[in-house]
Amino acid sequence: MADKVIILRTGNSSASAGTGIDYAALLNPAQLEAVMHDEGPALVIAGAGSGKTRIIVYRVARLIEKGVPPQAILMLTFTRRAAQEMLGRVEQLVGERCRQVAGGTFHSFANVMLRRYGQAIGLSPNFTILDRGDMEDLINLLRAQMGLASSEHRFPKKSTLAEMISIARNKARTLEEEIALEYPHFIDQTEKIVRLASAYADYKRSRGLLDYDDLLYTLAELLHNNAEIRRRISALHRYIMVDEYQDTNPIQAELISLLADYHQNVMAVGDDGQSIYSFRGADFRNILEFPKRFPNARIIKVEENYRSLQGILDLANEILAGASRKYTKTLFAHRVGQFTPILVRAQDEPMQSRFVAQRILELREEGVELGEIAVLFRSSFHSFDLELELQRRNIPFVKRGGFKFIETAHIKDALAHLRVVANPADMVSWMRVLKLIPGIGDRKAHAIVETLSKANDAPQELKALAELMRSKSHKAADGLARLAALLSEIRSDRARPADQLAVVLQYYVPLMRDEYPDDYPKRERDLEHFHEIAQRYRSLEALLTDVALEPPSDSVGDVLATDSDDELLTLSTIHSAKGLEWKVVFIIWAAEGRFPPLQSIDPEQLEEERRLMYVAVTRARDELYIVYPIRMFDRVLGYTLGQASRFLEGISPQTLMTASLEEEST
DNA sequence: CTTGGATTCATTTTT
DNA sequence: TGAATCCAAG
Repeated sequence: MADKVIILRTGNSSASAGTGIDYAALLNPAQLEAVMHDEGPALVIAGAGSGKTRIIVYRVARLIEKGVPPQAILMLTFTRRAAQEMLGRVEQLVGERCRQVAGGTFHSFANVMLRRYGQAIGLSPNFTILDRGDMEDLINLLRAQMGLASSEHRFPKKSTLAEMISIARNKARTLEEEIALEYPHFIDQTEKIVRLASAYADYKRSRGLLDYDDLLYTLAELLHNNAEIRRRISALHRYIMVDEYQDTNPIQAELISLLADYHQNVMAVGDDGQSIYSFRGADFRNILEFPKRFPNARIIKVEENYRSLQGILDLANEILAGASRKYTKTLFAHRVGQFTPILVRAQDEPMQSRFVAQRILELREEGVELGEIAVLFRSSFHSFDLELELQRRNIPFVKRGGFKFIETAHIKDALAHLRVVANPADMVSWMRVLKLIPGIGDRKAHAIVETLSKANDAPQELKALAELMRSKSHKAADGLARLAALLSEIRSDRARPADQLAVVLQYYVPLMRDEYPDDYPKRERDLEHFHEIAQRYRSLEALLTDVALEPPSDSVGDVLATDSDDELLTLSTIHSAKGLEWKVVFIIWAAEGRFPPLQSIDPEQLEEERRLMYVAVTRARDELYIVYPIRMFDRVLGYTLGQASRFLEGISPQTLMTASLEEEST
């Protein structure tokens, strides 16, 4: 506590302005202690379903009641959806005042802060965010430029390169260490990879581009080097709450320290049993480090479970009991009622899908709404077969996690046109746009981008180039002229992004039909859907930022008649189901080789897989069905006999009933 | 130089 | 199964 911060308190701190919530009556003692915690650091260790959200919601409500201005509270959560859900519940308690609570993911918060204060370290407020695909494309481009061409024997491909570079930063390692540790087979390429990585870093810096990791690192750098800004941000957000703390990585932990530097008011909420993001650099040991970073931290443990019936918790406890690292928590249920989870063995995948679909229809007959049901799986492709089955039976669903439709080639193509308008220095998007024109390949596109980077009026320059080509009767001349016309039209257009996109689509859709003669109708629907999304935005920058940071996840397969979320079944990866709950949960593909996947071999990874199963199981409130097929298709081995996931082996029959499906004859 | 066909290859989870 | 890369024809 070096400097003192003078804080202007608005509102009356003694009178409770709200309706007067009777916290003691609504919360158990451990929860109450957490909610009533005032100043100073606190760590809340809360088991699954023990009311983590509840604690955060009530604490926010209480702080606001106490007179803390809502904008002084900062909620860092894992997804924006989680933040919105929490704020929705706070709103029910204290009304609309809570709308001004700051919050979001680390990345989106960093984005806002950097646009506001980044100039102090020479960052333009118009920086562009690179998503993973952009990162890979740029790396590829630089690799070609540097002559580290693909003829190189065993040089890693772009996705691997991106992975190495990103993970190294997320785990706060050097690239050399990362290669030696995780990619020993590329160790003799280390020097080239490092050179490429630094070229990548230089390129981003010179063009005002930030990838996901840069958002966090640059904010840390800003806070670290600039005490004045650090003080301002810290004074603005005097109460910080971090959800899912077990999944923060070292750089995020560092950010929290910096943000809390002047007031130390951090409440971290987490559960070491639910750490499932180590592949992103998270380490559950972070949670143990918390008291070291904040020496006077108060530690509060919450174990009582409000979500699930005891039968479901018994299974969760048994799964975790099999872990090599023992957890001290044992969940016990607050609710009364009995249900024993069922392990269902299906003959093959179609049967698994039929069982799930059929049971869902039965549940609906029993009065369970679709919105109260979820199907969870380890990897997003596991649900493909089920998606077809659901479509056949007209069961509407949303799919969370996995491939975003924003990442499909046609959406990225359309997007690239908008991006070159927003940021003419965006070389990757230029390449993409140019190569769509028939007659322009890698070489020509490069040459044009080179010329454009020296010009200050891109459409004008393109027009000139088109003229030049026409005189040589080059076949790309017409296409290039059309592009020039398009760009000058939407650039001058001060209209909303949706209108700009509409113009782009007029130009792009004919090109797309030629490129994808087989399935362009489906792609056109995607583009229309994207156009609808664009309607919500008033500025192009905001649209592009959200696309990178909060990509709309509705997948192509959605049966989207209505937009009302509550009548849709949820399909989700377990990772994306984090923090959510449903009345009835199905877990599919609970088979060896799928869950855990084949490639999780080392003990650390397997431990994480086990925690993942624990997370999946504890999403259920009332009913839980775990399904796996015994006939599995493997591309190498053909059909093989599948076994239930090892995490379900040896569970006593009282805890997990087993059943197998009979072939129905219809 | 561009493009299309042939061949190979590896195959999680996310901001 | 599909995407990435290689190769040869136009």
